[in-house]
Amino acid sequence: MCHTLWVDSLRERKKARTRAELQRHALRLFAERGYEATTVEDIAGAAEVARSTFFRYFATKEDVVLFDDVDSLFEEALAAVPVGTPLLVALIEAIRATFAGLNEQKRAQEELRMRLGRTVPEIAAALRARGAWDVEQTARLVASALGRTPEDIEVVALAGALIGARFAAQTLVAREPHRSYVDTTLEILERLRSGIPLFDEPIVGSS
Amino acid sequence: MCHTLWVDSLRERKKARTRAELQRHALRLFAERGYEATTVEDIAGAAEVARSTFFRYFATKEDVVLFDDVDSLFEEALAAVPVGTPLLVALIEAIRATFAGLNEQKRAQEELRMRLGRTVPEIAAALRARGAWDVEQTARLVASALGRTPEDIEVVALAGALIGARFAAQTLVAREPHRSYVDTTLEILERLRSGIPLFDEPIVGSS
DNA sequence: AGGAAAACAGGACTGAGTCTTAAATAAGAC
DNA sequence: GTCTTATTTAAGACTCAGTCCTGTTTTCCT
Repeated sequence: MCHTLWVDSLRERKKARTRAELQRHALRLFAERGYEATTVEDIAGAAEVARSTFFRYFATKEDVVLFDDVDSLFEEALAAVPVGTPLLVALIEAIRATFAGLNEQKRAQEELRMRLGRTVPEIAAALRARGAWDVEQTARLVASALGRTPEDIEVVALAGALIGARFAAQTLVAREPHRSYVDTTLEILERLRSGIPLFDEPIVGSS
Repeated sequence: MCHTLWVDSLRERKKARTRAELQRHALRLFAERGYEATTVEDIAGAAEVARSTFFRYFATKEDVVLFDDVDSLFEEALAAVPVGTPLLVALIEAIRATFAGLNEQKRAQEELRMRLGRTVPEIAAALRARGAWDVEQTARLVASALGRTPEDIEVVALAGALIGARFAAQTLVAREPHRSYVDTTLEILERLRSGIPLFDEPIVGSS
């Protein structure tokens, strides 16, 4: 009846390995022949497990692309910034640190994920629906950093703006793939800081 | 060989009626027994057409909820604002006019759609993934209104901010359903205009 | 009326996701 | 080491969304 609560048993290690294998083969196959053209059966076959096993590790086919831990890395990076730093500077620093801290494999994986996110509609949809784009989650993060509450409408508005900045950056990178995603995001944040002058510009007639 | 290009024939009227019937029954069934529990076959059966006919009118099951013309109404409303109006004022005016211009049936339908959007995860995800949240589309709209091009990074940044504002508004309404979606959106836009003071606020340690 | 074009019903088919059952395997107790 | 028990897995049946094809009906135009 005494369960050892943690988790470094052989069983747990095997699970982690199976999960990693599934993800690795899935991303490889998606890159090789495309997302649609790869069935879950293919992935399971490549990883040498049953189809049903795939679904034990990932609730949906999309999940195998979406699963990651960049968000938690970002949270850690933000927590590591010295107290008293202005929020914008802290955010910039945390974003930089997060991407700089990725190892080679993670970085390549992130690259592929972003490409799939731009290319495959289902993934784009799923990505947008995800935590990374979630106002509530971002609001909690900001609130905690500033010592405010997530109920604060200022905080929610800021969270929305941050997400909007990521959308804009994503769009710009999609247009010009040579762009750096991180730098573009940071540039847009800088712009937002000083307000949005375009709001005061007069409109002209439609062409 | 001369095709009469227009479209008020019996055929077109029947099509419009079939489409409306499908949507009406679909929304009714979703409201009655839930989204998941309603199959496309049920909807087609209720509207007295074949399952395959449903897919002739709506590409996916989600589409029957998402289909609307609010976006085009918004474009028209924006075009109707007098030349020379500052952009923010024009946007606010257009948003107001769009919602005010909905007739009773549309308004009720919009109500139900929003409720499903908040209630059913699939629909929420689909809504987020839709054109309404698309940076490219919003950028084109803004660019056309200002006589700039959608390539302008200022324009893209603004489009991102607008989308972020809608996200934030959606979140606030989800928290407090009595809130007016329109008013909340407008309030957040006002805030953005004067910049984001929170960016300069110093961060505190994580709790 | 008669022929062309579009819309339709019906159904076969693929693949995602759920669920159940039985076999394999790891954990802990003796 | 072996036995018991809980968890993990394989295998496959099943539902439903979405695609595609075929032959039939309806509308349109002349």
